[in-house]
Amino acid sequence: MDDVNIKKLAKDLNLSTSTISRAFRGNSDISQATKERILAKAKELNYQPNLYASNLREKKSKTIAVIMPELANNFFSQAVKGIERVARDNGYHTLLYVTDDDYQKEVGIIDDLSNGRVDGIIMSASGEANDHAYLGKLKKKKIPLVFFDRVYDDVDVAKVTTDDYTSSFEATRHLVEAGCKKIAFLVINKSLSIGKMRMQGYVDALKEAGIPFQPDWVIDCSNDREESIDIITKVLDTLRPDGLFAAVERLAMASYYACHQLGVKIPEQVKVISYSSLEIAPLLNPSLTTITQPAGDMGTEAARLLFKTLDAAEPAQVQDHLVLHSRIIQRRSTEKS
Amino acid sequence: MDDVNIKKLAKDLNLSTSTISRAFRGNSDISQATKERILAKAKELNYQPNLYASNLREKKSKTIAVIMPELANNFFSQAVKGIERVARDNGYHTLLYVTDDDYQKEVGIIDDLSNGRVDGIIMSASGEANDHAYLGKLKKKKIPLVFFDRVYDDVDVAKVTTDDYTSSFEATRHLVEAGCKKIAFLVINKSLSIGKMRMQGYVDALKEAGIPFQPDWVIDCSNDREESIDIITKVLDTLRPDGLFAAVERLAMASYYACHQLGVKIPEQVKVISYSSLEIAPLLNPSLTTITQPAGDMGTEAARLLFKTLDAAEPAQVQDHLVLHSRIIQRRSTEKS
DNA sequence: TTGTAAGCGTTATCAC
DNA sequence: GTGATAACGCTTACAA
Repeated sequence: MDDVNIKKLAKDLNLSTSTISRAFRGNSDISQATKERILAKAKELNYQPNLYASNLREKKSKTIAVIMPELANNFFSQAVKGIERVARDNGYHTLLYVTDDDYQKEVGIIDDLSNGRVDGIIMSASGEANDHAYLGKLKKKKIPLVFFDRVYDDVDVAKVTTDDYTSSFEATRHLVEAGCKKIAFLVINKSLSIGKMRMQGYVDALKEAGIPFQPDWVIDCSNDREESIDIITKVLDTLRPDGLFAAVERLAMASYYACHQLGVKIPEQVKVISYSSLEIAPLLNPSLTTITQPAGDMGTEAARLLFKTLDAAEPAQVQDHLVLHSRIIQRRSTEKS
Repeated sequence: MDDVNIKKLAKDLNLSTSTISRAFRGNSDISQATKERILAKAKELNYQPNLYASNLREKKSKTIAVIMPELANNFFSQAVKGIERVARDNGYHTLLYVTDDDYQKEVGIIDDLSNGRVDGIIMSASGEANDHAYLGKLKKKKIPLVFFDRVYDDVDVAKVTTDDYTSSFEATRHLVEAGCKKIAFLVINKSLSIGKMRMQGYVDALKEAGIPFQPDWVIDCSNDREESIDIITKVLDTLRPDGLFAAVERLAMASYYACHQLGVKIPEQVKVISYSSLEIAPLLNPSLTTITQPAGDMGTEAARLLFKTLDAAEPAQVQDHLVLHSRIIQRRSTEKS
């Protein structure tokens, strides 16, 4: 027998389809005896209620989507892992999408998701500079959205971020205290909210330290590793900084490569600090001082916020903005010489 | 207006639902004019065909599942990223599940998926030592499965792995050539096919070098980092190896920690080689010699195999076994002293 | 080219 | 406690 459905089961047991159905949902009245009979037969025939029929009836998919700019990266993969676990604990399934930081992909994915495929979405945004009107569609369809780490400030939904300004301020201060006077700020896209917040922390900490801020010490790097290495190499050559503050992990890696190649000694000649979720930062050469975001926790919190909305009887969009703290973990790369 | 469906659209346009439906699928006959009228109105009303109704009719979900033991790990996250991209390129959606290496979770997930939720599954197995009969359910429901990296040898489905035996043989030989005579093999679960293959390569390479194989030089470590560090510390203390061969990345990390703590110098006192997908292996202290699996490629190939099956008119289960090559990348951690 | 109507496999509402 | 029946929103013969 190929397709076992509720009808076949009903016929085999001389019962009605409604009774069968009842055996599978918790609530309804049904005698223990028949229920067991049904469940036994179901097991025998390998019957499982058709998911899409149920979804159609119930207008629920028990599925959420996670949209991330990147995955081959500790921060995002830890976060996704956390989200998936919470989702599963809540009986939900998790669809995964990776945008590769491409705004068009993000728009396409959201479009694909607004047909009811998912009950809710957790997203780390890719297209801050662009128009966000397309998200209105989700609101219309009452699909809740939770932003994760990279947010659109102009969109009013729940958000989970870290205290980028504060941690950046403290990281800069940490470099100053380690003796740095010429600190370059390495960033990939300073117009993103995250870049902006982190840069502001840097700027204000310099001010506090009485070091004049110079715009050309904000170094626009690239998503491409080789390109970033080139840029940083040039910076080391010309600006001769004594401190590098990498706004994202991959720029710390690029900095290490550039320094290794040039024979510039960390931390003797230049100190390095970076946002990073690398577990093995302590094992780098030299061990890297990091500002570590609680990636997994951010993920689980984002999922919790989403399920709070989904579970609410009155699905008023939750608009909490949760800010978790990042920790600076001091290691050799910023050691005072 | 809240719910726009095909009926409302039909009424608004004075057309039948079938005509509307036709406007949305490529094939059917429909005049260009009405099609455009429909599409325009659909856009205006923000209509999108209900996914679950279509799936129910067509008995297709255009969704695949990816089941991995872990995600916060470069190897798997790169692979998942590759899979997701190929899936999306093929118009498919990707459900993600993380088992945390828990066999029971794996069984539960497969169970959840055999109701037609997905058209196919890519899985890296978690429970080799256990019974695999539960996978029969998938076969019955004609849901194709592709194994990725960690396979069950007794299950006949398509597989993508790397040449574990060969690369392990070469890695061991590499240590021997670097002067090692007392090589410990660090493994998490030597009964897994991967552990077995890698161990066999180690054993045979020792034999080739005329070094007698001793079972107690195969060190069973743990998934828990601290525990592994303890175990390796003890090994360094008692067995005093001059070479460590880590069968998985996290054991290389644990080895580094253990050596750092004991003050054992790499590579002078002990050389280390490991399977690893860490991008920053070159930046470790000292840079780590790795056997690197083509994680992304493995993912995309697994996805291709799956879609080859899904696209086949006659859905005969493809049973190809694809073996990709790993590369040994030599760095400081195995340098000859 | 378009409309009619049956059905995909469930579940909810009523009866009994 | 159980059964008949009408949806859910869509697709597809078949008819017009």
